[in-house]
Amino acid sequence: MKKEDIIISDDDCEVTSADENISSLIPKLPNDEEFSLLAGFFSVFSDPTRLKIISALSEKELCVHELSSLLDMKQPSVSQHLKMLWQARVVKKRKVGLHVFYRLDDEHIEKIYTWGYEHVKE
Amino acid sequence: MKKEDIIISDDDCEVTSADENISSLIPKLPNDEEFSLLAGFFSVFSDPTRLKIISALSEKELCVHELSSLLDMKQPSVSQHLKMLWQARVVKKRKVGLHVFYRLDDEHIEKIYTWGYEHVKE
DNA sequence: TAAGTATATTATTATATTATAATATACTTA
DNA sequence: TAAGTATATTATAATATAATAATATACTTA
Repeated sequence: MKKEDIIISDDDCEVTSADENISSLIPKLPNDEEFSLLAGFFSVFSDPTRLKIISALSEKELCVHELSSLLDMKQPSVSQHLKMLWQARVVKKRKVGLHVFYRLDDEHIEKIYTWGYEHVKE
Repeated sequence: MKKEDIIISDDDCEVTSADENISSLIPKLPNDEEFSLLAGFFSVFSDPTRLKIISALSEKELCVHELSSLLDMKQPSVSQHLKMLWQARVVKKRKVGLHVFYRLDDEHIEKIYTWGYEHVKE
């Protein structure tokens, strides 16, 4: 046991090596690929424009044109964000004539959004 | 009512203007500053390294040195991520001698993480 | 008080993300 | 089939983010 691995003990921790302490942890964690996938999923929530889309869609189904108008952004930008949201299965879409209407994929999405919002508002 | 605002009707939607349809929505949405804050909060979850930290801390409290060892990353990188996590109130910290131990801030954090994980695993 | 250790900060470089403009596609209808 | 409209894609420039190296800080103890 190397000297630099010693951890000062306190009420909760015994003197042990850092390597020993974390080695038991490693098998409990997801693998690197899963962390990357999950990071990609949350990155969809990490942009104000996409959150505004999510927030709006939590109220009602909307088409690209309406979202573009609501966000006051060019349509290609909105489509790009919607593509990300759709690929991450955050939104579903359906075509009606020339229009594509988007809505939230499931109630988990709204809960993640809402809890994040509550956390930030505290 | 401008011609380009007409929406083709279907089972769920009446013919109306896009502006009319979204104007009722606007007062229900958070303001731009709140969306930016929320985006900042979720951006903390949008990196595999930070998710691994969150995942590990959901199992047990760990110090910087242990996290650095677990992640196989330089200590300054880990500190930088921990700073982000702490500023977003995702983790709490406490000092014990020379060590700073980190743990998740509250159970909301773990739920947001877990729901994201479940969504991605589907 | 000087040396050692754990953690934090800063500067730099490489990479990723965003908004826009230009263009393409798909569909509708005259 | 040609024109018009809604949406999608691509290229580009500006900005943001991440990992590392170098350095600084805070604390402990000899």
